Amino acid sequence: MNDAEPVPWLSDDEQRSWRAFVRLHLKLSARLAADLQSHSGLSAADFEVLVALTDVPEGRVRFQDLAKEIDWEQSRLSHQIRRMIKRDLVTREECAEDGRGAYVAISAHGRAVIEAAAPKHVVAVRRLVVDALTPEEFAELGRLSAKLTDRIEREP
Amino acid sequence: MNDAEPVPWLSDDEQRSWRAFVRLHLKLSARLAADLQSHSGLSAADFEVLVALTDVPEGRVRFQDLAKEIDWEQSRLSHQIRRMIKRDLVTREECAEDGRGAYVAISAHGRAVIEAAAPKHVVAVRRLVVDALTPEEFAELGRLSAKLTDRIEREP
DNA sequence: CGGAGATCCATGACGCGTCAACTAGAGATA
DNA sequence: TATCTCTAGTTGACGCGTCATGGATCTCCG
Repeated sequence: MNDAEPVPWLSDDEQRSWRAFVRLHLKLSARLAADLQSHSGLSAADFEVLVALTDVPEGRVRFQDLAKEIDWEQSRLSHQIRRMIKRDLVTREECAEDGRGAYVAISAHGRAVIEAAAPKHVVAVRRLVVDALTPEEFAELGRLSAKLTDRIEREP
Repeated sequence: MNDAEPVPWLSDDEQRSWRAFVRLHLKLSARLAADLQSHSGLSAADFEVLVALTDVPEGRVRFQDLAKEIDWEQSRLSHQIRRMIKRDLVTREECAEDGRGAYVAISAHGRAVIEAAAPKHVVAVRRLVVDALTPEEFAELGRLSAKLTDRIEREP
C-alpha cells in the first residue's frame, strides 16, 4: 500500500497516445505495402533496393555497400537479391577486384519497374501522410521522430 | 517545360521528415522486439496474443473474437497459435456450442511469462518513448498519429 | 612464402505474415 | 429431410527477416 509503484504503468492518456502511435505504424506500413504491391508488383523490400540502386549512377553496387546504405544485415540482402534475380529486377555480377565480392546491378526491367513505381509511391505518401497534416504538423512529426530515433540509438 | 509537375515530389524538408518518421518506426519496432525477445523470450506477436488473453477474465476466447480484437487475419492467428501451443504458452480447446469453433486459452506457463514480460515492456516503452519527450510532445505525437490513422482508414 | 585471421557472400533452419484452397459443421430453405 | 450456402478454422506455398554456420578469398605478419 505504501511504496511507489515499482512499475510506472502508462496513464490512460499515455496509453491512448501510445496505442494510436503503434496503430498508425501498423496501418500505414500495411497500406503503403499493399499499394506498392498492387500498383507495381513490388514489396517494400524490392522498392528499397531498387531505389538505392537508382541512386548510384553506375546502377551497380557491392553487396556490402548496398547493405550499409540501406541499413540491412548482409544475409538479409543476400536472400532478397536472390529473390529479385529470379524476377529479373537485378542481376549479380562478379567482382574483378575482389574474388569474394560481388555487385548487385539493376536490370533494364528493374529500372523500368522502379521508374513507374516511384511516382505512384510518392503520390500515396503525399495523399496518406504529408497532405493529411498541416505543414507545421508534418514538420513537427518529423522533428519528434528524429528526437526519438536519436534517443533510441543513444540507449544502451 | 510548361505544365506543372505531374508528380508532386517531396520537398527536401518533407523528405527529411518522412525519412525520419520511417526510420523511427523501423528502429523502434526492432528495438522493442529485441528487448522483448531477450528479456522474456517472446516475439511481438506472442506478446500481443498473450496480452489480449489476459484482458479477458476467463483467459480464453474464440479464435474469431481474438482475431477481431487484435485486428489480425484469421489464418495469421491460426498459424501463430499453432506455434504458441508448441511452446506451451496457450492451449486450444474445443467449443461445445459450435462444432466448427475453438477457444484459445492462456496456459499457466503463458500467464507466468506474460506477467513477467509486461512490466519490462512498459519500462522499455517509457524509457525509449514516453519519457524521451515532454508530456506535451508525447500527447502531440498521439494526436497526430490518430489524425493520420483516421485519414488512412477513410481512404478508398 | 606460408599460415592465421579477417572479410565477403551464401545457405539452411526457423519464425512471422499473406493469400488461396480446403474441411467440417451450422443454418436456412424448400 | 435434402441440399445449399455461409461461417469457423486449418493448411500449404511462398515471401520476408534473423541467426548461426560455412566456404572462398584477401591481408598481414613472421
